[in-house]
Amino acid sequence: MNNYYSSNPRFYVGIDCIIFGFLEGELSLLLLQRDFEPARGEWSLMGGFVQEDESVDDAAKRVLAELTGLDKVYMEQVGAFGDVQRDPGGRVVSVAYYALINIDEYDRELVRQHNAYWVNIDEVPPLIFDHTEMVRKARALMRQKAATEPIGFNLLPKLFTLSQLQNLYEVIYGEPLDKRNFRKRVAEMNYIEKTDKIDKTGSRRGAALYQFNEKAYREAPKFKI
Amino acid sequence: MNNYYSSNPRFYVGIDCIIFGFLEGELSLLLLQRDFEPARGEWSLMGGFVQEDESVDDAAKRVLAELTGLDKVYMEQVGAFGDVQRDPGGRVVSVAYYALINIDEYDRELVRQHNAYWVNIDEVPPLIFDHTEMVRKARALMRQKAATEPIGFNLLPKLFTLSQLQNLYEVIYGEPLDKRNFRKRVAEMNYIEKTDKIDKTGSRRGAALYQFNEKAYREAPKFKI
DNA sequence: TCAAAAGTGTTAAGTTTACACCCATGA
DNA sequence: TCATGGGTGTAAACTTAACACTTTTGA
Repeated sequence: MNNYYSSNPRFYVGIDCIIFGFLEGELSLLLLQRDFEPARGEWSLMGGFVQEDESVDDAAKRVLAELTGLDKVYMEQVGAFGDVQRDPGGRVVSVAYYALINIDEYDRELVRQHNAYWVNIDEVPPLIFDHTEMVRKARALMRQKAATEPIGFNLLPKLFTLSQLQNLYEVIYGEPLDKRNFRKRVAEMNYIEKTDKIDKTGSRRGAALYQFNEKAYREAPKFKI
Repeated sequence: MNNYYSSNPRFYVGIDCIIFGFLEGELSLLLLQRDFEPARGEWSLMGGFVQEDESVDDAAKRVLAELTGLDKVYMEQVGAFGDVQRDPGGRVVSVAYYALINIDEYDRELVRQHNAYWVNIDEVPPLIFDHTEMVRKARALMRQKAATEPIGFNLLPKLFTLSQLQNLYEVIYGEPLDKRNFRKRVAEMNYIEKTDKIDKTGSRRGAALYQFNEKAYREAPKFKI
C-alpha cells in the first residue's frame, strides 16, 4: 500500500438487503428480528460485512444467499449510507441492495434460523439505524425500475396468470389498474407469452398461464406497464 | 468496538466526483490529469477519501470544495463501486457523486493547481480505474433526474435566456428540442419567471432574461421538459 | 439593408383513460 | 343455478409532435 492511501482511515463496509417478495397478493419484505447486538430484539434488514476477497456486489449476493439459500437473484444497488453515527455499534459505511425473490423458492429453514419474517410493505415496523430510509429509497427505486423494465417477473413463478401479474403491478405502484387497459398493454408485449396451460386454482373457469420470454424481450425491449 | 464487528476487515472508502458544467453551450466535465501515483499522467475524476469524523456525503462535499472552492452545490450520489481490483493502488470502495456547478462561480486558481480541465461530455478521454463507468452512470442518472426535477438551473447563471435553457436541455438529452414546444412548456411553469432584464450579448435584438423561483416551485412542483 | 437570434399558434397524430358486459365452471 | 374470477372493444379526452413566419436591431 502506498503512502498516499495509507494516511487515510479505513472503515467496515456493511451490506444491507431489502428483500422483496410477492406473497398472497401482497408485496412484502423479509425482515429480521435481531438476536444479536447491537439492537438485539429490534427489526432490521438482513445485513453483513464486505470481506477482503469479494467485491461489494458479491458480498451482497452472499449475504442474500445466507438468508435465503438463493443465488442468481435479481439485485440492484440502492446506494451507500455513510452517516458518522448511523450505527451506534461502530463506524460502518453500508451499501444497500434490493432483491426480488420468487417466494416459492427460498429456503424456509434458513429464514427460520435467522429469525426472519415476511412483512407487508405497508406495515413495516420501525427498523434499526437508517434501515427505514433504505427501505423507502429501495421501494422508490424498484417502482421506478418496474415501470420501465420487466423486473416484476422475478417476483412471480415461471407461469403466472394475467390477474396475478396485474395484482403484482398494483401493489408495486400502490394503485389499482384498469383490467382492460392492462391486458391491452400486455398483449402488445410479444415476449409475455400465453402458454397452453391453465391455472384452475384461482377460479372455477380457469385462467390462461403466461410466461416471460427473456430472449424475445432482448430482441424487442419495449416495456411499459 | 464490539466483537462481532471487529472480526471483519476494514477498507479505504473513496469519493469520486463527476462534476458537470455548462460551458459555451456544451455540457462538460471537470477532469484531472493526475500528478500523483498511482496512474500519474492519466485522466481521472476528482477524488479523495472519507475521514473518520465526516459522513460520506460530507466527504463528497469536501472533495468537491477542494477542487472548486464551492459549497452548497447540488450533488447526488451515483453509487458505490466495490470491485476487488478496481484500484490497482489498493483495495478502495469508492462512492461516486455527481455535482452540477455554475461555471461562472468556481475557483479557477484551485482548478489550475489541481491540473484540472473542462472536457466536453462527448469527448471524455479514457479514464483510470472504473471512472468511465462512473461517468456513464452519472450521466444517465442526471439525464433522468433533469427530466423530472428542475436541477438544470444549477448549471446556469441566476438569470438566463430561454435559448440558453433550451440549449442546456438539448445537451443534457443529446437531442434537439422544438423551440415552440419548449417555450410552451416553460410558459406553463410559473416558477420560471420572466424578469424585465434583457440579455444583449447573445443577439442584436436581445432576449428576455428569466429566473428560477425555487419557492414558487415548491408550491407547485410540476416539472417536465 | 441584412444577418442573426428572439419570439409566437395551430393542427394532426398518438396515447391514455374511462367504462360494462358476457363467459366458463365447480360447488 | 349461481357465485366467482376470466376475458373482451370502443370512444372521448388529453398529450405530444410537427411545422414557418415575423420581429428587432446593430453592424
